[in-house]
Amino acid sequence: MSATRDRMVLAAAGLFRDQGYDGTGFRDVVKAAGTSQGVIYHHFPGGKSELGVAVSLAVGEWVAAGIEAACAAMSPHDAVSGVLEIVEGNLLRGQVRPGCPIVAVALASDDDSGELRAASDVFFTRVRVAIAQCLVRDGIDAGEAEDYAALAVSAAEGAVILSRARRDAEPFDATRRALLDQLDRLTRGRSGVDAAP
Amino acid sequence: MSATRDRMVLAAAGLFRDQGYDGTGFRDVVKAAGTSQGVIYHHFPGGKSELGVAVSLAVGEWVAAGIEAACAAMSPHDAVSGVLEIVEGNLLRGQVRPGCPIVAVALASDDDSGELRAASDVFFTRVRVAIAQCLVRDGIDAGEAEDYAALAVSAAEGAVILSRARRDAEPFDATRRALLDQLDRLTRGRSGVDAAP
DNA sequence: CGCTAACTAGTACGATCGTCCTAGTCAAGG
DNA sequence: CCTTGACTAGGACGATCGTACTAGTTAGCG
Repeated sequence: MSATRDRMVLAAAGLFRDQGYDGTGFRDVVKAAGTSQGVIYHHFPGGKSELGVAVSLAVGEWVAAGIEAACAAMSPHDAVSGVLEIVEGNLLRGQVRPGCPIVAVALASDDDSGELRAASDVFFTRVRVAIAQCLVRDGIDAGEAEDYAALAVSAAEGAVILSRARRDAEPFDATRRALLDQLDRLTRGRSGVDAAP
Repeated sequence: MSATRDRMVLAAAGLFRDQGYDGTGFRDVVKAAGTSQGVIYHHFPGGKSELGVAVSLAVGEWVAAGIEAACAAMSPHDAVSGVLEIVEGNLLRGQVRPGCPIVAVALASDDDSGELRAASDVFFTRVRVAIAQCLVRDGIDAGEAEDYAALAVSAAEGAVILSRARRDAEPFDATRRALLDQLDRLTRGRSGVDAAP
């Protein structure tokens, strides 16, 4: 694809994360990307919605691939812990208003066709599947693994919001501890009769 | 307080939940509340920000009081389960675009002073404390109780977003099962058995 | 070299945003 | 009765929104 288009998607992802989808105008995007307004209809004939979908798919592809790689390469605990540490690193990086661009797309107010919600759902589902497969591979019951994966994704996204509200990583920290604690309990009780007292 | 002001806050809460803070204009609020634009500066001299804070405080007071009552009156499992069922009931009530008005306030894009984030943080913290106290009263270690409370609030808010993206309660359902499963494990392991690594 | 197609730059338009102002309404006290 | 203060109704302002259009520039191929 065009390098200009890629710059726009990347810039939009950062702006969506900081200001939300509704709070970000096309003019902000073209300014941040260093282009001009005319490129919009060349690269995104569908307008702002198409940009939102492109952001969701591009960021989702990037993040989900990383999570899938982590889940495939290491134990569930290390994978979940590692991913959460990266997320927390972004929170602490001095970002004034941390957030998730895909959540921003999911919460867009002018999504009449539902394409923005659908695009963000693809990401959420993909991450859930990756985590669940990692747990199943480790010997955890499939149903419990899928429920835990949903919990992990929900909790991570929610914890980012709580930490943003407080301007502090403490809510994310507490959530991460509980999430890993739950994971350890699941791992210990895997394959039927290995349960701790 | 004025009944007109209360109507405005209530209407704004519903609009924030459905369309977000940025996606809701003052004109939408006055139309939904059945008033006119002039009331704004009488009731909310601080403008839209003050309305957002009022929504967060009013809804937060209402919801948090209910959660506190549930946590004080029943077992942790019943309290958490009951609250999550009410939330899920709202999801299934045919609401086209369910969400949380307090999350909407927390994600406002024009919150330069931080008052909107602060107001939403009050709610999140209050609910976390209520849940944690309920668990401690049931004999669970204080640190684990606080972490679980953070997990529960984060997961509930995140799960609402995931379900909204999918237009289906399945993500919320899965998250709720994992959350209650974790709670049961905590309850079962209380008074002594610690799972620290 | 010259032509063509792809891409970029900048501006213009109607709608809507938050904000603000000035009449109009109504109940209570002198 | 009339005045006064709290409140309501509705319109007007500049700014910005998403969208759309027309020039100007660049690259590739006969």
